[in-house]
Amino acid sequence: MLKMNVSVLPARFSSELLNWWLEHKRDLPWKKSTDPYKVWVSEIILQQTRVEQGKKYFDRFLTVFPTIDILASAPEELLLKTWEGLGYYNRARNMHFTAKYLVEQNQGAFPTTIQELSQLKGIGPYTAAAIASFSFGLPHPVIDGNVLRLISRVLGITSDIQQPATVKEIQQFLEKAIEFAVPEDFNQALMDFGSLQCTPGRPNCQVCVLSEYCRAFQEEKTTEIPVKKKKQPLVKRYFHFLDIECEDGHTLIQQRTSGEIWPRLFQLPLIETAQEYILRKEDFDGLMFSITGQTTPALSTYPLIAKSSQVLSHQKIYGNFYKLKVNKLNIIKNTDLYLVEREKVSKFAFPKLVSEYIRSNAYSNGLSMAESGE
DNA sequence: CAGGCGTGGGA
DNA sequence: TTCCCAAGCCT
Repeated sequence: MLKMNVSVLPARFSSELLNWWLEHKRDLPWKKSTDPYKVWVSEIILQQTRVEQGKKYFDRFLTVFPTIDILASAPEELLLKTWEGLGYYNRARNMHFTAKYLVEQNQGAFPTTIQELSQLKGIGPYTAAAIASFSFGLPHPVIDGNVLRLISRVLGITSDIQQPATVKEIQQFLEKAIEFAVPEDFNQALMDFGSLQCTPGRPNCQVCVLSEYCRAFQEEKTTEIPVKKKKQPLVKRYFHFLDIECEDGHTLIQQRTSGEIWPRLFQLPLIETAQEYILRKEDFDGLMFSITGQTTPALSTYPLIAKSSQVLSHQKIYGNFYKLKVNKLNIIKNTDLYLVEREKVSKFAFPKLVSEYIRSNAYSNGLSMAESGE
């Protein structure tokens, strides 16, 4: 097969892309408004998140926090509860910080240049370009995973797309191309094309309007581009959660620290072990709370009532849940532990691993794994 | 700046 | 099962 030395011009790329988009553009909930608050909310939610999952959270978020003022004055607890299950929880905390900052410093208004937008916490190059174009019509190209894949294929870029120099090369091409179109249309077209046509797995290049100009297609490198470094194997961690049922209807929950997975989310009191291991009596010594008048189980045995696991982006968590029934519960030091009514536990935000357990029969009825059929 | 940060879906 | 990766950002 004759290999052509193709090189698509920015103007031609822009023209073909927009023609395709007029017939294929997606109709998504957050496209109905150019209000920077709503654009911001949608873009933060959609960071590393699939469109289908993001839709639910977008509606929920705007129902609970319809304006930036309401968001700014909301308790963090409510924000995290609204975010529960979406992951990457620092996104929510950064939004809270930025909402408070803008309300206090700028009457709740967003700045209107990409430079100022980029300085806000939680807003990086992608989100700044998205708000600048979708809300203010400014010609800044968005560069996300879709766009990196699309452009690296079109230009036949074989260097690692995670390298800043590679991103810069792609950005320079896009900054020329966006000049030939309406910026917000160009950006939306880029992402729609990347998501619908120039897919990661096996793109259908037979129907692609860019294939004539696409270097990866012409050189039969579609499956090799984009080039990306393989990720490290997951670190395994073993978490032991204590489900403490006190006779007076209280239980203990614990707030996680920042700078770790699930920052500031809640969990059942946790003991972590370095290896796979079943907790014994000695393992409870030195805890920051005391369990007195323990009835069942006997002190020598602590029954494992449920097991589960969850894969995170860099770790695999093995969760073991232990049921302890006690007469009385005291917190003996001022710690990250909270004594709460068992029925109000669901008001707090938990990682999926824990919230699943709390919704299960093991938590509500004390049924063991065998009894609950898991 | 390389590594850390969730969850869900598809191949 | 295992792997990839999805509208990224922070440190």
